[in-house]
Amino acid sequence: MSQNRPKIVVIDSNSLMHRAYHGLPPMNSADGTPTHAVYGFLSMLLKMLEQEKPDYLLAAFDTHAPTPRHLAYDGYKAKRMATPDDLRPQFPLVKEVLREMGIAVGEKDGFEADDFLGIFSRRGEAAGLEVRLLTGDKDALQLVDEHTTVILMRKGISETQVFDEAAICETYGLRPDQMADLKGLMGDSSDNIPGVPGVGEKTALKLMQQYGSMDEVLAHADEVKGPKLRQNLTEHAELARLSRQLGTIVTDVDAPIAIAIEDCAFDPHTMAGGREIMLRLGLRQIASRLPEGAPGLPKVQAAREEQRMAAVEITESDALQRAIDAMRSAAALAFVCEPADPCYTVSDGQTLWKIVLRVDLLNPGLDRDEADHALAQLLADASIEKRLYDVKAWTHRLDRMGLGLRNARFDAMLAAYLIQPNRTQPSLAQLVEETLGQPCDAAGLFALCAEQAERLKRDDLSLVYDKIEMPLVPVLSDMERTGFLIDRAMLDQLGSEYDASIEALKASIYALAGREFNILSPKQLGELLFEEMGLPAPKKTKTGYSTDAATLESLAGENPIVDKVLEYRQNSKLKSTYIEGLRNAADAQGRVHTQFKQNGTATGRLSSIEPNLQNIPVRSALGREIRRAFIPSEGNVLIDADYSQIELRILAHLAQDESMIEAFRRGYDIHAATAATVAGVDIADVTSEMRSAAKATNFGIVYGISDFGLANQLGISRKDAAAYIRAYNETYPGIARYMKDTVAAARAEGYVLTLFGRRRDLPELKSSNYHTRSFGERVARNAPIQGTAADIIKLAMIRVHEALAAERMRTKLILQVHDELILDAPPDERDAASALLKRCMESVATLDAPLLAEVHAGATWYEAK
DNA sequence: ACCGTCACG
DNA sequence: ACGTACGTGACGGTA
Repeated sequence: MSQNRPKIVVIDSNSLMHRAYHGLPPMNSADGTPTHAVYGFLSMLLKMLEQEKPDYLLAAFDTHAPTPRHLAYDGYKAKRMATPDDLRPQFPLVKEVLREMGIAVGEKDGFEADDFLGIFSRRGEAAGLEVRLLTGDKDALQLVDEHTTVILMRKGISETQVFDEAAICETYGLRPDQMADLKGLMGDSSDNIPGVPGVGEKTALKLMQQYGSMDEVLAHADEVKGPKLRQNLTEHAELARLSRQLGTIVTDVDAPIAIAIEDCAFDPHTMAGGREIMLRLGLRQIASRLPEGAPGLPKVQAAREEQRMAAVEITESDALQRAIDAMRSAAALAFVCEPADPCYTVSDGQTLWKIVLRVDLLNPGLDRDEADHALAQLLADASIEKRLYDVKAWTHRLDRMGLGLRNARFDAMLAAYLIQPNRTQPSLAQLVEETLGQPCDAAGLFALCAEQAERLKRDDLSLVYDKIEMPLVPVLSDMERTGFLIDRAMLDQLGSEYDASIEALKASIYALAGREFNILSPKQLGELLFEEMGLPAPKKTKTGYSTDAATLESLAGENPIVDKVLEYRQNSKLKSTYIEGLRNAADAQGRVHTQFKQNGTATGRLSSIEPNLQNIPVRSALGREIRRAFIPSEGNVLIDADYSQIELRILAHLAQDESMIEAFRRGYDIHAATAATVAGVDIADVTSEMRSAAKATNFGIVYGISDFGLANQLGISRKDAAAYIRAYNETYPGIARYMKDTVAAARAEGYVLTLFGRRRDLPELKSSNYHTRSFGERVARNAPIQGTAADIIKLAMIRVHEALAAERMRTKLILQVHDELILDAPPDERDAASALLKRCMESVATLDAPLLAEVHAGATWYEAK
C-alpha cells in the first residue's frame, strides 16, 4: 500500500546544521572558511538519500525574521537566535551547495524550517505521497500520521531512528497528536519554551497518559496528587496553553508558500553540480560520494554545447590524416592529453576529435609515436592558436620531439592560478568539471578557456596574464631545459666531510647520553633530554617536547650534548637533502633541471621542485660550501645578480613614505638608517645591536608585525618590542598609515592587489575566529609587497631572456631565487651579460625608491654571490 | 599521510 | 583570554 506511493523527504535544515555543528570537530576550507556544519549536513543528506531514494526533496531553512506564532512570546527566540559566529556563515554556503545540486531550498520570512515540515507533510499527503521528515528535533513527532514518518537524528550525526505511529506509541505511550500537549506541559529549555514549572518529562508523560490531553489535564488539575503540582497546574494553566501554542507546528496547506510539490522533484543526476563548490570548500570526501552526473545534464548551457559538438573517433592512420587536414584549417585548437587516458582529444570548438591510442593488439588504435608526430605538426604551426592546460609541459613534450610549440595563446592552468591563487592547483579535469559541469576533454578545455578569458578581463587580471605569466612560460622552459651544472666530485668530497662529522658527533652524543638512540627522532631526543637528563623543557609541540633549533639554543648552557645535537642535525640535513638530493637529481651530464612551479604560491612567487634550487644553503659557513659545487658550463662563468632590499623599496613606494624613500634615494644602509632615526642618533653612531634590531623590525613590518613576534625574534620583552614599533611608526608615518589603509581596504574589498594587479583573495578577514582573522590581516600587509616583488623579477626575467636573444648572445638564464637571477655566460660575454642583467633588473619598474641590483661573477655559485 | 624540523627568500 | 611574524620544499620519523 504505502510502499507504492512516491516519496517526499522534507529536511529541517536548521536542526541538522546545528546538530552537525555541535557534533563534529571544527573544520575549515583552505581559505579558513568554517565548513564542518556544511560537511556534517551533506554527510547526513547523502546517507539519507541512499537509504530513502526520494522522488521529491525539499531542504527547509529558518529565516531570521520573527515568526507570527512566536511573536506572542518575546523571550522565545532570544536564546535560539544566538547562532555561533562560525556557524552563521555556513548557512548561505550550504544553501548554495544545495542549489548547485539541483535540490529545492525552502525559506520564507515568517516561517521556520519546521513549519515547512508541517505544511509539506500535509501537502505531500494530499498529493498522494509518502512523507519523510528528516530532523534532529523531536518536535516533529507531532506530525507523524498514517503517511508521514520522522527520521530522527540521534547521537550526533551518525545514527537515525525512524518514528511512525507505532514507534511513538511504544516510546511514549502517546499518539503523535498528543505530543504538542506533552511538550506544552513539560516545556523545552533548548527552545526556550517554559512549560509548567515543576513539570518535567516524567510528570508530563504520566499526566498525558492519564488524561489524554492538556485540556483534560488542566480541567482536572484539582484532582492531581501532590499539592505543589496541583497549585502549579492551576496557576500556570495559561502558560501551559501558550507553551503548547509555541510548540505546535503549522500544518496549514494553504500557507502562502509558493513552492509546489513539482518544484521539489529530485533527480540524483543533478547532484554532481555541487561538486565545484564542495571542492572549493575542501569537502573532497563529500564530493567523491556524489553520484556521477549524467553527461550534459547538470548545466543547461553545457547540455546545449554538447548537442552541437560533433564527435569523431579516430583509430587508424587514414582517418587521422583526414582529421589533421580538417584541424589545420581551424583558427584555434584545444589539445588534451590526460596521462591516465589512452587517447588524445582535440577540439576547434565545433568538433571533438578523439585520437585513440593502441593499448593492446586486440583493440583498434593508433601507434603513439604516429599520433604524437601528427599532432606535433599542428602544435608547431604558428598559424593555429592553441588552448592548452600547462603550456610549459607541452613545450617540453614538443621539445623532446625536436619541435617548438608555437602560438600557445591560452593556458588554462595559469588562468586558473591568477583567478584563484590561494587554491591548491586544480587539475584540468577539476576545472572543466567545476566550471562547465561536463566531463573533461578538448571540447571542455576549449570552452573553459573562453570562460576564463572573460573572467580574467572582469577581474582586471589581463595585464598580469598577458604581460607576465604567459611570456614567462618560454623563459622558464628554457631555464629548466638548460639546467645548472653540478660538480659531482666536489659534492662527494663535501659529503665525506659531512659524514666524518656525523660519525664523530654521533659517538660523542651517545657518550654524553649514556646510551644509543635515534638523534633525528624528535620523540626520542625529547625523551632523552627532558626526561632522562632532566633538562628544563621550554615549550611543547602538540605531539611532545619541542626540540627545534631555537629551543635547543636556549638550552645550550645546560649540557654540552645540546650543541652536539644541533651540529649533528645540521650535518645530517646537509648530507641528506643537499649532497644526496642533488646527486640523485643530476642527469648523466651532471646537470640538475629544477622545475619551476608557476602556480605554486599564493603570492605570485615561483617555487622550485625536484630539486628545490631555491633553498641551497648560504647562511651558515658549513652549508655555504655546497655552493662550491654549483658551477657554470665548461669554460663559462656564473653571473649572479640580486635585488638589494627589493621588498622594502616596494613598501616605501607603495606607502609613499617620504623618509624611507629618501633613505633609499641617498643610498643609505636602510637598516642602519632606520636604527638611527628610531633612536634619534647619527647614522655613524649606530651599533651593530641597534642595526640588527632595526633589521628585524623592517622584516617584521613586511611580514605583518606584532609586538609578540618581534619580541620573540629579538629576545626582548613584549613591552619593549611594542615601544620599538611605536618609535618605528613615528619614524615612518607613511608606512603605518599604508598598513592601516591596506587592511581596511582588504576588509572592504575582500582581496589585495600587487602593483601590477595580481590579486589575492582574503576570506580569512571575514572569519569569526580571531586567529584566522589576524592571519588574514598579516597576509593583507605582506601579499602586496611580496607579490609586487614577484611581479618585478618575473618581468626582469622576461626582459633578460628577450635581450639575450635579441643580442644573439650565448649566455643563458639558469636560475631564479626570488630576488636573485643567475646566468651561465661564456667568458667573452661576461661583461656585456653582467651589464645587461643589471640594466634589465633595475629598469623593469620605476619605483620612487629606485631598484638596485648587485652583480657578481665567479667560477662557482659560492664565489659569484 | 602527517608532523617536526630546517634549508632558502 | 587568546596566541602570531610572510612565502616555500624536502627530509626522516612516526602513526
